[in-house]
Amino acid sequence: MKLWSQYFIPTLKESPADAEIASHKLLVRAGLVRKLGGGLYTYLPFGLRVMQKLTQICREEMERAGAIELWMPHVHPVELWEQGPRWAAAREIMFRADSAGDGKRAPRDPEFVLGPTHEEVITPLVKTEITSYRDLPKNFFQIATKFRNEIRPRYGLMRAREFVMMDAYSFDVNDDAAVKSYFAMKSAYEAFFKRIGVTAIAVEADTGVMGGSFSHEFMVPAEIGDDDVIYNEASGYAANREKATSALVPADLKDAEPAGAIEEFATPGVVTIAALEAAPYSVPADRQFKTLVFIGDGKPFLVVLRGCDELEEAKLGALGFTLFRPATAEEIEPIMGAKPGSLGAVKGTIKDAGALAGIFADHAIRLIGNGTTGANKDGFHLRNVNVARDLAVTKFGDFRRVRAGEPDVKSGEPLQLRRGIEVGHIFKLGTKYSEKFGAVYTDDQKQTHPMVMGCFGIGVSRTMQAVIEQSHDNDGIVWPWNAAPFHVLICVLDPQLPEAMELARKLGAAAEKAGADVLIDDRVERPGVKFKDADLIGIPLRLTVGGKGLKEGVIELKWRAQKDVAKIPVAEAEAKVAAAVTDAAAKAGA
RNA sequence: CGGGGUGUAGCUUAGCCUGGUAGAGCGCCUGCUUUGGGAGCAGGAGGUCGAGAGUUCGAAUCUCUCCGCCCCGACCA
Repeated sequence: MKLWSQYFIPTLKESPADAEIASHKLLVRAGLVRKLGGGLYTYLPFGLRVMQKLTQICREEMERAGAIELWMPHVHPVELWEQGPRWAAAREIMFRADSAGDGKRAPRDPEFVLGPTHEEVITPLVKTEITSYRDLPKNFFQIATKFRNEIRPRYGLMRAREFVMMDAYSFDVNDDAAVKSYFAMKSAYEAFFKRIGVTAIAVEADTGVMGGSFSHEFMVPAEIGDDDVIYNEASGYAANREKATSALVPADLKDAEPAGAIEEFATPGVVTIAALEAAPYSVPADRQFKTLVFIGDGKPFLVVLRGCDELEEAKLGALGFTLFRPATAEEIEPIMGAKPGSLGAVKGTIKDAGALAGIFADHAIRLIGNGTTGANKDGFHLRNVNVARDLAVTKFGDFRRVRAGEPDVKSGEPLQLRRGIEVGHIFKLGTKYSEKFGAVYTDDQKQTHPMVMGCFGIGVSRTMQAVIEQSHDNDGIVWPWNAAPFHVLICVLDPQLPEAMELARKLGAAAEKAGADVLIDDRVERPGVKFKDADLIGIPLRLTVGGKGLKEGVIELKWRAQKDVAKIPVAEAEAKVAAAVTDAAAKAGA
């Protein structure tokens, strides 16, 4: 039982100027966090309590799924990362942690970095400690701070430079066992989000810099989310837009016959899809080939799409380059023979075709059949370009960004799109890290194999904000029971009356006995202030004890999520409050 | 990294265009009144106007540089 007057909940009447979205404003207004700098936040006592609720539930669900808690350093020797498979790709978002020195000498090369995740730490640990199939499977997790120097921190805790994450790492003897571990964790995630009262949907996702074979993201639907989810309710298909595919190109599509010989035509000044769509050329975007030049691990390659399609850059990850980026105009001309805007992938027109690491075409260009593309000669395009006959395609693949309305692969029904906040991500990693770090085991046939890994993350601090984003109204936060910093708030309107405070303590004790965390608002403030603050901080169950009510012999009971107020005779109050607490906890699955 | 915006008291901000040395609301302190949905009155404390340089008799205001914060974009030819 805590007394508000002895505690610390600095609420604000007005929203901070630097907060844009509801959950960010409420985090600050309700006294959960304060900003130190961009993407850096202090968790005030009230916010910390929520974090502790979330981490404890998370811990319980992880342990129920068989994972074992440990704690790893946040400061990592840089050698570990240099040895790992993703240093080149990850270092840009990593903080270095060298000695500040004496201020007189130039800084040395970094010897330490701050951990953005812990594959590079856990894998070497497991390598040295586990060598037999008898000791597998194992799944280790921690709930700790992560450091990522985000290019652009946003929306309070939503994308922070320092944040709290549950990260787990599974080690199995083979692929089948790893898949089992993966789905055990998927179930644990679902249980966790359900318990804390958050709607989070598992969607298929891209593996990104983490690598690995397949993965799911857990998304909280919200307008302000960072990610687009493509889904179809009926078929159950759901995927991050980066990963999503559609049945736009029919499986039985036949390649179009050539429509005639290729013709070159002059297009002075035309360097965009839109310009070629306009008169006098009037080539619709879905009849144009768009040719993009990228540099992958130092070598150029081409991507060919329909003019009307967008490249989904994440899908280029399937090509196997460690690092890739768009080529600059200066790089493009010597390779292609023309400036951007007049590029094409027609056989024989590329100036230095031998320099290319490949020409990768999106399946959807087959829908064009015969179309128009750049001639690799400034100011000229080619028409009657036939996909099968004329394009020097190394490999077809799925590189375009799916749009809402396209047919679902599973059902053929139109796909829909909505925004989401990514609160968790699970990966089946495979042997990428175990091979690199030599995490192998010996089987019962005396054979050694690399362990098959999975890795799993929940952004706990981000989840706290997602809860608020999903559960608030105009007056403030509406905490789900299990995420709430306190379950019961007792507003004592006349704290100077000894009998009022005495009753409040009795009710508090009864609620605590029923399993609730209780906060008593004993501040010497006007009732209006207390009610406004009560709504703002969003404690699920509010009891009001006041001199007026005491004269009538009643207290009031009100749920934050509901409008109506129940008056309860003082004589029955303790029992009723205890019953309400028990009931709410049961409903919430506490 | 590029673009846009912004920086004035603990918080929210006016003033800046058109230079004359800073004002309000909230919060805080004192007193009186009030007491069931962010009270009223009276008095008070609190500001190197983000930092530095420049122009000027004089700069919160104009110019330049730097820094912080917020938003958009991340390159689609």
